Amino acid sequence: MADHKNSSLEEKSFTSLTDCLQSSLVMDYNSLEKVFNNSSPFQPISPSNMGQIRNYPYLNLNPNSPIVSSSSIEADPKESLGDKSGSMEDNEGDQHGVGESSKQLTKQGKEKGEKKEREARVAFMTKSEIDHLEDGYRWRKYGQKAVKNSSYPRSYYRCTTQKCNVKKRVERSFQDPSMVITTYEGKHNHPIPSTLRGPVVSEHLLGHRGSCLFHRDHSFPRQHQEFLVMNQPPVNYQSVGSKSYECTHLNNSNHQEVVDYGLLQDIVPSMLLKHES
DNA sequence: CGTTTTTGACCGGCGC
DNA sequence: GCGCCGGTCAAAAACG
Repeated sequence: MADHKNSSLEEKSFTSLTDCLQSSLVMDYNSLEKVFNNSSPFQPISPSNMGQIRNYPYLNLNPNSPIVSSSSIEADPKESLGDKSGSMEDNEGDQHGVGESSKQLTKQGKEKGEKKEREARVAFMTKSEIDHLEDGYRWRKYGQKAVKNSSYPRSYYRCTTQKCNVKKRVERSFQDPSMVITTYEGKHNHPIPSTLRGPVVSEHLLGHRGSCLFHRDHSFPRQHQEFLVMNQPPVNYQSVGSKSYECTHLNNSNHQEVVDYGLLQDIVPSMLLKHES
């Protein structure tokens, strides 16, 4: 099905989710890496990290591209990028009481010397004119800061669902303003809200079978490597069982792996990581 | 009127 | 210790 749409590998700009659905995007991996090297201590996503992306089935349908992940928990041991990746923000991942006098809590909340456990983070870039893309979850903006060396601000969002600590950062690449860098931190402890604003779960998204394909090099040669996210209609969220997934294997090369569905809950379309050179 | 956004202040970590 | 910086808070404003 890689051909049910213009398989011409060219960049496209999306202004809406719908627009993305029927498209695919190819991006030069080096460009991405460069951007991330300059702005965030991230590194390319690893197969295991991919699991987190799967928490955002809607995003998988989105346009985008290459996925990059922080060097936290499950990232590969390749710290060449962010020396400070470990110290960056181990912020209050435990955002428990946002309501109370958190100012003092921030201090006492944690034991002395106890490093806050950093939530798993996943970042990726999206070519879009819209900063905050709909991903199926509800977010409330709680801050915005100017980004150093960039004329674009970074916005901070928090999942509005109670007791869900997932946070999200959205910023625009200063190198390529058409690219939006989104970073998720943490895992949702709840299903995707059924009441979404906007036609996110529109009819054309449901009732289809399909898969999202992520082309990537398994070993991160990251050279002249291109990422391709094929957007295909997802499976019917309603009827998806825990195993009724279906992987669509495209032409294969070296590596082709089906990511585990550990974090998929049961609402994510199947997808497959594959390598393409 | 409840919810979300805006925005300056504040906090903690880090480097010098 | 001080200043910078990324991240968060929270009151006020805006929104629907």
